[in-house]
Amino acid sequence: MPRGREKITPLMHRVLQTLSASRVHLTAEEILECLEGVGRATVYRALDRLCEQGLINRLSLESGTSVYEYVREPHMHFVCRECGNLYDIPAEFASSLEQIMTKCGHSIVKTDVTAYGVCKNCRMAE
Amino acid sequence: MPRGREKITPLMHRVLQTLSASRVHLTAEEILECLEGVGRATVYRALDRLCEQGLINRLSLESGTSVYEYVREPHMHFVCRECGNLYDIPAEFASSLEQIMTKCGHSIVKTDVTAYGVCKNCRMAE
DNA sequence: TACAATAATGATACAGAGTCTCAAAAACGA
DNA sequence: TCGTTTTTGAGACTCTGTATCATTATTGTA
Ligand SMILES: [Zn+2]
Ligand SMILES: [Zn+2]
Ligand SMILES: [Zn+2]
Ligand SMILES: [Zn+2]
Repeated sequence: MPRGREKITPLMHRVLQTLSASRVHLTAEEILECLEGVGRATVYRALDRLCEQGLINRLSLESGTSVYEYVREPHMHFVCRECGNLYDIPAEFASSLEQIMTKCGHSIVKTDVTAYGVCKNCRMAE
Repeated sequence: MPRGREKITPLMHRVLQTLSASRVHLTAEEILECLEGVGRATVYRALDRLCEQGLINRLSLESGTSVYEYVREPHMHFVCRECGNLYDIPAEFASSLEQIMTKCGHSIVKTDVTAYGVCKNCRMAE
């Protein structure tokens, strides 16, 4: 049960469309470029609220920047340090993670499983 | 088998000492404060190289900043969105993660399992 | 409809974290 | 020792993201 404001403003809707259509992970700046004439602050506001409502997912990468994705199936991520590609890995640890955290007394809102290394393509190419 | 420069400079050593002694997760700026008279660039350089050599671990948080820790046992992290505390959770997914990623053809260098939510203390206090 | 209150938006100044450049200092090697 | 390479520090700079605030759009109501 999300507790934030549930309303979806016109701009939130456009951002959601952009992410849902792109099928990849986009940075805030990339989304900004897609939405011509829209102010930077507005895009960041929309992204925050969509995250709060659980409609999109923010991923904080090693590089310092965040990328956003439309929420579909739960999955993990793999980031290649050679080419920078970000791969969706279809597996789920959420339930077992939640168990462990619950034992510690914490309540989980979001889990984030990311691995870093060298992807198949880059390894082949070397 | 790390491939970076293996040498440890005097400053890298001081940074390593600082992290090893503190037993908590420190930001680059906090480390900078501990090491009076040391240049900002030097600290960031040292942190990068220590990460490459696998002696310390960088954690990229939702907040946009990174924290560093001395590498001890593998563990997961839990970040409380209320109080900001970062908890070490003693459990390990590395081996099963590695299996899955390997099936996808990628080779893992580092895994990062972090959950966000509300910690025990904050939940009690409400 | 007309009007007041509230919410959303955009321009822009601002802040924080981290990087780049370059010259000085230190370490190294012959 | 003396020249070469590495490390370091100061500070300018970049890049994400935030805060402020006036303008515009929406909403609710008389
Ligand atoms: Zn790659
Ligand atoms: Zn994804
Ligand atoms: Zn807490
Ligand atoms: Zn830790």
